[in-house]
Amino acid sequence: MPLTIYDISKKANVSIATVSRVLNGSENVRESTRKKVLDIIRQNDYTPNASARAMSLRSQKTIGILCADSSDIYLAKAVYYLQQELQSNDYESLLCCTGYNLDVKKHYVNLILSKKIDALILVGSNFIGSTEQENQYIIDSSSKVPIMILNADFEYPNVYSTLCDDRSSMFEATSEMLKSGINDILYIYNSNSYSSMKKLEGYKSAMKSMGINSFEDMICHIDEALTNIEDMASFIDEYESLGHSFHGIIAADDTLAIAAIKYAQRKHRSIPDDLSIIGYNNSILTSCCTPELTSIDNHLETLTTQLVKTLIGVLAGEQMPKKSIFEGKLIKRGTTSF
Amino acid sequence: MPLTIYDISKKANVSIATVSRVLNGSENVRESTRKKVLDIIRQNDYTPNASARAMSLRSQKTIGILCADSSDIYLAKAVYYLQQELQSNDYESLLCCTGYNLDVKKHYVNLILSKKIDALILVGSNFIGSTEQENQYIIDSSSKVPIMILNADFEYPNVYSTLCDDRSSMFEATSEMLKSGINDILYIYNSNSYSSMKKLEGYKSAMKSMGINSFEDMICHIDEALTNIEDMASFIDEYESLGHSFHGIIAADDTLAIAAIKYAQRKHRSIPDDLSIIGYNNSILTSCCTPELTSIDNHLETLTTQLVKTLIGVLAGEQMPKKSIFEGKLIKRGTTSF
DNA sequence: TTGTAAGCGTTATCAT
DNA sequence: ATGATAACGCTTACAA
Repeated sequence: MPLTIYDISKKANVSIATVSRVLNGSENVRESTRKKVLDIIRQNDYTPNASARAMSLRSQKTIGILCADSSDIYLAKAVYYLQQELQSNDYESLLCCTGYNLDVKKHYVNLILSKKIDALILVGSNFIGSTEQENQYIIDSSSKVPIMILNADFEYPNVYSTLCDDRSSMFEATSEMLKSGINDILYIYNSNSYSSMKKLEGYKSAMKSMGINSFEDMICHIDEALTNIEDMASFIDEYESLGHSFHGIIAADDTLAIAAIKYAQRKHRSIPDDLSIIGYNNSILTSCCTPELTSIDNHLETLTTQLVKTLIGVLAGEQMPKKSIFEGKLIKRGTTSF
Repeated sequence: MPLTIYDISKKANVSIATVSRVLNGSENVRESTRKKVLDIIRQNDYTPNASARAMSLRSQKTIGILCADSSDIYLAKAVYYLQQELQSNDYESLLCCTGYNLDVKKHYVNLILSKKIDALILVGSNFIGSTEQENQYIIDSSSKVPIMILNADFEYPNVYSTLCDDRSSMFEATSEMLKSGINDILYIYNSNSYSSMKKLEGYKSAMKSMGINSFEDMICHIDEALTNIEDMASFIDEYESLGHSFHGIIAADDTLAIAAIKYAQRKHRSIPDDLSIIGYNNSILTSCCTPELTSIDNHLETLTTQLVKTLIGVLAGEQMPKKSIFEGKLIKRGTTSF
C-alpha cells in the first residue's frame, strides 16, 4: 500500500494541511517544519496520489493527444515533439490513435474526453472534414475543453489552430519548378484532408499564374488504398501509359515522392535530368533514396512548440492567438537541378 | 460544470447508489429503473469523472509507456501497436519520451510512477544497462507496479520480458550469407543496448561456426553521435580505407543498412553482385532504397500483442509467463542474391 | 504558523 | 431492488 498524506503527517507530527502546504510550496510554513516534513517525505519515498489531487483541483494536468496513426513517420514526429513540449510544461500526454475513419474518431474523442483531460490536441488535418456535419464533433467537444488543431484551420470559439501555410509552400515550390523551365508537372496526392486540399490549391494557382490553364490531366489522385510504395509506382506508370507526359512530379508527401522515384527507375528516366521530383514533409525518407529527395519542410517542431505555448496560455486564462500560421521552405536536394 | 452522479440521481429520482449500479452494469437493478437512468444519462450527455472513479477503485486504468524517442521509426511503431492493444483492452496510455540518457530516464520513471499508473512498459532494450547499478531503478520501480519490457530480458520479480531472439535471428542471417559464399562480412552497429549486444553475439557465433575466427577487424562500431545517413556512409568508407575489405555488410538496423547502400553507390560497387547487404527491423526504409533492402523482421506486432496480453493477465492476478521469446525472420529483397 | 473540517465524485458495504 | 453512508487522498477556506 502506498503511503498517504496521513502517514506522512503522523510521522512528522503535523497535520495533513501542513504536509499539503509543504507539498504545494506554500509560503505559510515555518522553515524548520518544512524541512522536517520534506525529510520524512524523502525518506519514505512518498509521492502524492494524482487522482486525489485531480479531484480536488479539478485538473489532471493531462492533455489528450489524438492522432490517426502514431506510427506514421510524420505524425510520430509531431506526437514526439508535442509530448516533449508538454512534459517540459508539467503536463502529461494521454495518447490515443484513432485510425482514419470518422466515426471511429468521434468515438475516441468522446472516450478521451471522459477522462477529464485539460485539453485536446488533434494532430493532423485529417480530423477536419469538408462538411459542417462532419466537423460537428469538434464543435461539441469545444464546449468541454480547449481544442488545439495541428495542421488545419478551424474557426470556432475555444478552438485554436496552428499550421503551416501549405498552399503557399506548394505555390512556391511549383513556381520554382516552373521557372526552371519545366512546364509539364504532374501533381500526385492520395488524401482529401484539409491540408491536402490546400496543397493542391497551391499547385493549381502556381500553374495558372504562369499562364498554364489546362492542367487537370496533370493532377493524379492515387488510390488511398495503396499503401505499398511499389504499387504507388505502378499507379504512376499506368497513369503515364494513359497518354500523360511530364518532366516534373510534385508529390503531396515524401512517400509518394519515393514512389515517383521508383517509377522513374523502372522507366529508366534519369533524375533530375529527365525528371525532377519534389516531396513534402522533409522526412527521413528524403535521405534514404538516390538521389536524395528535394522536399518541402513545414517546420513541424516550430508548429508544435507554438501549439503548446498557445495551449499553456489558454489554460492559464490568457488571451491567445486563435490561429498561428507559419511558412514552409523548400529544401533542395538531388531530385531537382534548380 | 460537468454533471455529477448526484445530478443524474436527482433527475432520475433514485439514489446515487442506483446510478452507480447502472453505470457499472450491476444485475441488481429493476429493468425499468435501469432504462430510466440510462435515458437521463444519455439525454444529459453525462460521463463519470475518471479521477473520482480512480480514487475509489485504486486504478486509473492507465498504463505508462516509456520510450527513448517515439519519433524513431521503430519505436514509433512499437508505441502505436501497444497503444492500440491497450485501447482494445480498455486501458489508456500515458506516453513519456525520455531520451537516451540514463539519469533522465530514471527521473521520468519516478515522475510517471507518481501518476499512479497501473503498470509501466519500457519500450526498447536501451532501458537495460550492462551493470547492476544501472538497472537499480527498474528493481525499485518493480515494487510499485508491474514492469513490462519490450525487446530485452531482465529477470526480477514483477518484471516481465517480451522479446525477439535477436541473437538467433542474426545468427541465421549471417549464416545464410556465409553459405552463399560470402565470407568477408562487415558487421556495423552503433548502439550498446541489450539487443544490440545480442545481435553482435549472433554475428560472431555464426562466423565462428563456419570456422572463421579472425573477424574482429570486421566489426565496425559507428560513432553513436552520427545521426546523418551520409555521415554514416562516410564512416564506412573511411573504415574501408583503413584496409578492410568486405563483400557483405550486415547492419544492426535498417538506417545503418541504408548508409551501407549509400557507401556502395559512392564507390560504384554494385548491389548485390559485388556487395550484399542485410538490415534489421524490416521497416519502411527497406522499400525506399534501390535495390530494396533485405532485412530481418522481428515481428514487432506479435511482440506487442503478447506483451499486452501478458500485462492484462498480470493485472488480473493471473500467473503469466515471465519471459516470452519469439523468432525473427529474414525477409529477402534486392540487396542480397541468395 | 498550524489545525480542523468540508468538499471533490465515485464505489461498495450495509441496511431495509 | 434500492438507499444511506463510509471510504478513497487530497486541497483549501476558516479557526485558532
